Parts: sequence; structure tokens; C-alpha cells
Amino acid sequence: MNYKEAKDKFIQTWGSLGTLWGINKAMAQIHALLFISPEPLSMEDVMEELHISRGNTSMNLRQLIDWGIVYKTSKVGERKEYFTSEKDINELAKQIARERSRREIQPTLKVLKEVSSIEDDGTDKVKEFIKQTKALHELASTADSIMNRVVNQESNWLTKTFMKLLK
Amino acid sequence: MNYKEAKDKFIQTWGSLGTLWGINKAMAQIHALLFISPEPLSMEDVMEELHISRGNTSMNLRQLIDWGIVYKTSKVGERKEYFTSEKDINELAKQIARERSRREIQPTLKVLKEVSSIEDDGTDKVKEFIKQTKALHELASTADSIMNRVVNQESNWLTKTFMKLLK
DNA sequence: TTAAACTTTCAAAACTTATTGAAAGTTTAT
DNA sequence: ATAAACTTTCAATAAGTTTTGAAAGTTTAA
Repeated sequence: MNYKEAKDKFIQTWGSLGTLWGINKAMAQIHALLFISPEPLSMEDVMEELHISRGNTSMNLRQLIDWGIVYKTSKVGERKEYFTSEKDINELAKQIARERSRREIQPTLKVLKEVSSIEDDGTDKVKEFIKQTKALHELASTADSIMNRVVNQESNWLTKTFMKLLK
Repeated sequence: MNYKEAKDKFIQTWGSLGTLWGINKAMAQIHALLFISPEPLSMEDVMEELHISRGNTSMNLRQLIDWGIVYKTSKVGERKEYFTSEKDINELAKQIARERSRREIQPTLKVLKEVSSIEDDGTDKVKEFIKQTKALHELASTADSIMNRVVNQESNWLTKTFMKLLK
């Protein structure tokens, strides 16, 4: 496999994986492209490499910036803007964890808390409902606090600790 | 909020959350419904509660069974089949982790390994490519091994260990 | 073996989400 | 102030996904 093939395969794979961590294909592909580019790329560069329209590129770049994993840069003497991605994988993982917590887990916890607080009328179905939604709340809450710790500490310490535990 | 409202809100929330852990809305809603039902439900019951068609119900129930989080049961003297979900939240989490590893992480690891093994021709772009895809491989691999441990050990041990670390 | 009860399949339709591209907006150099 | 260079917006459209429902298939009881 040569560089071109490997690059395309990587972009492709990362792109379809994107839908899974909650972002769309173009967004994930743009990220993949920037992630492996030693140099910042312009919007034009991205459009050409991925064969996507100007509008699409613009919108998805903005979203990536919003997620905090792509940065705008500029070159001296050039009016055009250039884009580059977070290259540190730990920083990337942190950022993704942070955003997912904020966008998904927190709102879910809120609903779970709300619905598990209905009054217990003593019937089976209500008792089961309260029990199960409370259990889910606890699970989501534990998962979230683990993630937040990973995010807020030096993640390296935790990774190493994990690895020791898991060896 | 009364039981009916709380139930609908829960099913609704869990349903839209589904897309995020990689399953579709109907599938997630069916799961939610079974998860809070003290009794197994028939296909008819599910159809009525969620207002979805027979075909849709059938297909999604099958998929849930395939994921290992819903079981078929039958009542003596009844021809109809009944369905019930895994009620133990730890078991549910395990099962989901297991499936995600199998369906998503493993195939990704395979691609990452493959593309990061191209020959280094000494150019910047190839060096960057190899470096970054290797780093991603390592990250995904660490995440996967953590998940698998959680899955394969008594998950309680790890949860407790986590919580101690994180306090 | 038949027929009723039930489940699965799958092509077509409905719905949802992503993408385009041209127009509007913004910034910068002169 | 103007115009060129560039970016953003958004309505229309394309692409992709989910859902339906009727027909085909299966199982069970008599």
C-alpha cells in the first residue's frame, strides 16, 4: 500500500466512524485530513482533497472549531485562512470526552433524574420504573465522572494507572 | 409529572440517545419500553405502546436479541412470543461494551494497523501520517483493552477501583 | 393435512440528514 | 470609498435511513 492509498483509506475509515462518536461524515473526514497533514490547509485545499463543496467545508470546519479540535491559523502576507487540527492525541481524546459529556450525558442525566422522581404509588410498574431509571442515572453518572476525571487530570497519570491495573 | 408522562419522556429520551450508541430510534425505544416493564411484552403490546408497525417491531426486536440485550420468553399455554430486556444494568453495560468493541473498535484497529504500516519514504507527510495513525492505534487499543477488562472481570471490582482512584 | 395464529421479509414510501452552489456578507489593501 | 479576495449563509436538492404494510413464511393445534 502506498501513501495515497493509505491516506484515502484512513480518511474513509475515520469518516464512517464519525457518525459513531456523534459527528457527520464530512466533519470527520476533514478532521482526519488535517490530523495527518504536517502543514495547515486552506479551505480550498480541503475542498479539493475531499471533493466537497465550499459551503459544506465552511460549515464543518466551523463545527470542528466549535468542538475545539481544529484551529484557525494564518500565514504572514496571506489573506486566506488556514486550518490545522489538534495533533496531540491525549488532548484530542480529552476534548472529545468533554464535548460528549456536555452535549449528551448531562442532558440525559437531567431527564433521568426528573423522571425517576415521580411519586411512588406502590404499583409494580411504577416501582419498576423508578428502580430502573435510578439505576440508569447511577450508571450514566459514574461513566460521566470517570470521563471528567480523565479530562481534568493529567490524562497520562490516569492512563498509566489504568494500564497497571489492567496488565 | 405522572407515570404516563414520565414513561413517555424516558422512552423518548432513550430513543434519541440511541443514535449515539449506534442503534436506531425504534430499536432504542423498544429497549426502553422493555427495560421498564415489570412483565414481558408481546409484539402486539410493543406496537401499540410505541405506535410502530409490525414489520418495524419485528426487525428491531430481532436486532436487540442479536445485541444480546433482549430475550424471547414464552408463556405457558400461549402461542405468542413475549419479550423482556436485560434488567441488570451492569450486564447491560457489559453487553453494549462488548458489542461496540466487536462492531467498531476491532475493525478500526485493523485499518489503523494496516495504514500505519506503509513504508517510510522519509518525506514529512509520510512521517506525519505514520506517527499520527500509530498514535491513534495506541489510543483505540488502550480504550478497547480498558473496556474489555471491564467486560470480562466482575465489573464491580473495577468500578470500585475506579471510584477509589477518582475520589 | 389443514387452517388459524403468529412472525418475518422486502419493495415502496416517508422521513431525516447532508450537500450543493449561488448570493450575501465580510475583510483587507490601495 | 472601492474592489478584490475570501468566507458564510441558506433554500433547494440529493442522498441516506427508517418505516410501513401486505405477502410470504412458519409453527402449532386439532
